[in-house]
Amino acid sequence: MPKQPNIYDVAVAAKVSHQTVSRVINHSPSIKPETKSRVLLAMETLGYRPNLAARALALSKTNMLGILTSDTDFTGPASMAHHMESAARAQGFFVVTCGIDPSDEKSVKDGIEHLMKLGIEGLAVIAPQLEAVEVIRKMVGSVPVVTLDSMYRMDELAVSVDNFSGGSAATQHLVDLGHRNIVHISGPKNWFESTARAAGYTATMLTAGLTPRVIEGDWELSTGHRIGLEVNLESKALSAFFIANDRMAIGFLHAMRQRGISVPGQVSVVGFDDLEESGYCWPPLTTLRQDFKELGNRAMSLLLDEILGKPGRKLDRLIPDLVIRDSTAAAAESTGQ
Amino acid sequence: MPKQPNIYDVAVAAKVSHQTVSRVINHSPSIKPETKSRVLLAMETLGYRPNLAARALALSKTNMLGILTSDTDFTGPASMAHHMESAARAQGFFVVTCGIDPSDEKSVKDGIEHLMKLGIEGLAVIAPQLEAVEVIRKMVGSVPVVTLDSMYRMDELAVSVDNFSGGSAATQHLVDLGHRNIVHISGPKNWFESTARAAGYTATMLTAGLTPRVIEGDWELSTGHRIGLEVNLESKALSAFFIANDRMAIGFLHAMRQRGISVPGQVSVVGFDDLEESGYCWPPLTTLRQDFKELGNRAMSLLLDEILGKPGRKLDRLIPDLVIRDSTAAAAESTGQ
DNA sequence: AGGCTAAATGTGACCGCTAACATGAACAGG
DNA sequence: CCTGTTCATGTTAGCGGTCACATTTAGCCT
Repeated sequence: MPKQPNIYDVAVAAKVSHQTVSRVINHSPSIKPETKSRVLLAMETLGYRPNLAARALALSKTNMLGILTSDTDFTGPASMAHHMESAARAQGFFVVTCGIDPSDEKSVKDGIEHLMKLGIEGLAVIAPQLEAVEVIRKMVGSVPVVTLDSMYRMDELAVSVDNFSGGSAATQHLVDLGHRNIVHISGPKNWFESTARAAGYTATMLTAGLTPRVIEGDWELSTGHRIGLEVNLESKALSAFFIANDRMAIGFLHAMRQRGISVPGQVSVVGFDDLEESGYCWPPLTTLRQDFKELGNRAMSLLLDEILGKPGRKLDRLIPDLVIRDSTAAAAESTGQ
Repeated sequence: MPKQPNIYDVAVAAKVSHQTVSRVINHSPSIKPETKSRVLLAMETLGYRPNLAARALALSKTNMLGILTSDTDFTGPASMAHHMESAARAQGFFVVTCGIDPSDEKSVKDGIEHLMKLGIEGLAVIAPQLEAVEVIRKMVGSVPVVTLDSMYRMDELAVSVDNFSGGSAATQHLVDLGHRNIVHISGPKNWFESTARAAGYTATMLTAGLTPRVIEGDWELSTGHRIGLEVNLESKALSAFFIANDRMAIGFLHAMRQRGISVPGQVSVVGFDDLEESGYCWPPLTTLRQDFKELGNRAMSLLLDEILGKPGRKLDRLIPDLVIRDSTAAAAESTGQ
């Protein structure tokens, strides 16, 4: 295969110096239109493509961004990553993704090391566990890092969903419907989203003079299902569940159907995320919508502003919307209908 | 910020020449252990990190791979991309993803151009539309391309699910249960997966002496739902649907519930994909499982073999598994129960 | 026409790394 | 003790761009 042409080849073909070619590439203003078109023609005929490695070397600027994403196929992270990539590309940046297992410190470190070798100029982290974030911030040196829906600190770039207010809204909705015994099925304790949602739940329960009760889950569909099968619904007029994500909620609803318990007749259920499926399950799930696209876009915008030295805010917070569907209804008086 | 150290800095610190440092980096055999550890120490204390742009320039080898993925947040593509990335990283390659809208030729071209500028050494395409693939193969020159579950040709790298046999198995399952009027709700015509599944369906229907009938869908949940609401179930003892993906099937099941039509009592439904939710919808969906992880791994393995010059096969095909759940049952005699 | 300024283009060095070749030290055999 | 090998290391050039600066050309005024 014949080697790729470089600026010198183009220069010869266009009868100009290599620097002139470089000027054309970089849209330098002081170049005669006539020369410019001659160079452009030469580039076209030779099939010239600038070598980004060479440019990166000369400028010490790689135009690369990294996305560190947790090791799952959940739609949330995938969607955020996807939209971040689009936003970055629009600004001429390349996005290198790197999947990690956030519970394994070695995996996290290897992932970062991998990205740092590349010379990334910014990093987005979609790994919403408390531990991982600290490790990451230490390793990247002066590379800006934006976290998505994760650690929440005033001094760092972060876009997050206001999980506290989401948890609170979910709970308040159930309280408003007259429910008294509301149980929260949470995510794992070491996820920031999880603790914030639980905190919103707890605060709202206490404010309403109710007793919070939390069952720890792990985001998994199968776990929601299992808890749904096991939970004791006889003892004390248990009438509502706020479940920390839709996947567990979908599993939970399935368990209710299997047990012949009517939702929302006997039990009301609120989820969190608003997956597409949530509107089509049985019954359609009341939930809190997270706008992953918006989250991804804002995160990338924060990161790019930081890289390009624009001032701007460092924190951004999205409020999830309560989407009321059929899985919640007013509580029956004292005992179930 | 102090500039990143380079090999010369390390060389000075270790009192060797820069080339010796380079040799240590590249694990050259002829280096005295004593010298090597001295260099290693110097690198450690200076916090040296090799500059990949410089290496790429010197070697004309970027170690970059591209993934072109269609513009959706479906779990299939996300999962495949994710597993391809892991496999590539294990071999020291970097993966740059690029989301495109495969129905928009400009978007496809821009995406490829973006990746080609980087100097990718291989490309994986997860954009299962007929048109896109041809455009892509033309643009990449001699860069190897692997397609996932897409165009299927004997002369190119490709991993695909045997959609024909999947469509056939789904249909045969319904035929075996005694259904006579089986309708297929397909994906869009310009997707290869779509036409292959439909072909499997049609062939099996004809073999069984039945009349195929296809309604064209578009993969969307909402479309499955809409078709489910609109479809005429009275006229001719319509008793079974083979739906080209689980998302549409989930929407369809929802419509059946809303219309009070019992599944599988009156109508049997088979999907395709085996999403996690499919096992937890109502009723749990009979479907064909696609192993996205395996698909991603095999695709990357094919691509890397090609890049690294190993011989090996060029085509790989996975057979989807029929997963029988509760949404299918034997047909009632003549008219519905 | 001469002289001055601005616009357009050319020249050389350098970014950090590796390949190819050159050199030096250590050691063997005669 | 000298030469021929081998091993370990050093030296130089070049990958394909960009920058800083040098040079040429063009435009304008007097």
